[in-house]
Amino acid sequence: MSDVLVRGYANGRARRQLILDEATAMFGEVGYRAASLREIATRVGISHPGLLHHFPAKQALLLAVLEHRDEIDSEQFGLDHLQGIELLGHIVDLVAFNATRPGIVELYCVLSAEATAPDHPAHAFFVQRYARSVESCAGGFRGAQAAGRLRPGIDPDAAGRAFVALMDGLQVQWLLDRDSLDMAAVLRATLAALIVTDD
Amino acid sequence: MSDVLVRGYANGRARRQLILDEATAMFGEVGYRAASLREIATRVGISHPGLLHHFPAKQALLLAVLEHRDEIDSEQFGLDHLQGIELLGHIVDLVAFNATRPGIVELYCVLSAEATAPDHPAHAFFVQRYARSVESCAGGFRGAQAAGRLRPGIDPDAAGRAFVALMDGLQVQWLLDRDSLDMAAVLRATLAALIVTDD
DNA sequence: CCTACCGATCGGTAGG
DNA sequence: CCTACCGATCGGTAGG
Repeated sequence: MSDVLVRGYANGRARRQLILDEATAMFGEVGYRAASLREIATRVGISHPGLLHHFPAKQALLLAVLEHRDEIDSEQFGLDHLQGIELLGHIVDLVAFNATRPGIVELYCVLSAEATAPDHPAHAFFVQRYARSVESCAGGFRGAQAAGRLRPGIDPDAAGRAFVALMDGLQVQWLLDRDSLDMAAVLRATLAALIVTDD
Repeated sequence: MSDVLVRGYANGRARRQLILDEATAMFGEVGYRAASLREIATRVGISHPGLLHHFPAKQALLLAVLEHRDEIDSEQFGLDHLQGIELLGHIVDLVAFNATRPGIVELYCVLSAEATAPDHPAHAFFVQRYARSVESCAGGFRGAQAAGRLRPGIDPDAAGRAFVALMDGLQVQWLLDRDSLDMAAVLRATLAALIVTDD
C-alpha cells in the first residue's frame, strides 16, 4: 500500500464529497429538473463527464444527495432513541439549527414539492420519508398523552401529521422572507398550546 | 361589425383561456423552469410561436396564470368581506373544495417552493401573497379573540402564521399521497383546539 | 479525469 | 396563426 494509493482514495472521497455539497446547493436552488450537471461540475472544478465518472447519471446523484443527508442528520441528531415530549422538543431544536443552514432547508422544501409528481425520481423517497416523519411525531404526542400531558380532546395522530405539515409550511414562508419569521418560536408556541404544563 | 369579427374576438378569448388552463396544469406538474412552451402549445393544439402571439414571453404567461387564478378565486370565494371565526371557517371550506381540483393545489405548492429563489419571476408575487394570507388569517384569530372565543394564551398573529403554514404543509403531504389525508379535517381539528366552544 | 461529440430540446425571432 | 430558423444548453457516450 503506497502513500500515493491511499492519497488517491482520499482525494477521490474528498472529490465525491465536494460534488455532493455542490449538488445539494444546486438542487436546493433550482430543483432537480432545472439543475445542470455542467453547472455543478463547474462549481466543483471538473468537467461534466468527470462528474459522471463519480455518479453514473443525474438520478444517481440525486439519490446519493438525499441518502447522504439522511445519514448525516440521523448521525448528528439521532432522534430515533428519543420518545414523547423529549422527542418533540429535540425536533424544535433541530429546526432552530436548520435556520443556520438555509441550503438544507431549500433542498427539502424545493425537492419535496417537485417530487409530488408521481414520475419524479425522488417521489418514492419522499412518500416514505413523510410516512416516517408523521409516525415519529405522532409517537411523540402519544407519549405525551400517556404521560398525561397532552391537552384533552387532541388526537395524537392528527397532531403528528399537523406538526410535520406546520414545519414544512414554515420553511416556505421562511425561505421567501427570512427576517419575518422565527420557525422554532412558532413551533414552541404550538407545542405550548398542545402540551399541558408540567407541575 | 361583422359576425366574423365578433366571432374572431370570441375565438381569441377562448384560445387564450385554453392556453391559461394548459399552462396552469403544466406549471403545476413540473414547475415554471422545467415547463416547456412547446409542450403547452401542443396540448392547446397550436405551434409554440402561436402561443407567443398571445403571451409575448414565458414570464408573461406565468404572471398571467397567477393573476388569473387570483381573480377566479377572489370572485368565486370572496373572503375579503368576511371576518373572525366566520372567515377561518370559510377558508376550511375552500381547502375542502381544493381537494376536488388537485391541479390548482399543485400549481401553488410547486410554484411557491420554486419561487423561494430570489431571482424567480414569481418571487415577489409569492412574498406579497403570503403577507396578505398571513395577515388575513391573523385578523380572523384577532376577531375570535375580540369575541372572547380564542383560547387564552394563544397569540393571534402567531396563530395566523401557523394556520397558513399548516395549510401549505398539508398540501405537500396530500399531493404525495392523496388517500392518506383529509386536509380540511385536520384544519377543522386544529381550529377546534384553538377556538373555545360557542355556548 | 479529459476533449469532442451525439441527438434532443429549449425560448425567442424573422418573415410572412 | 404558420414554417423555418437562431444560438444556447441539456444528459449522456466514445475513446482515450
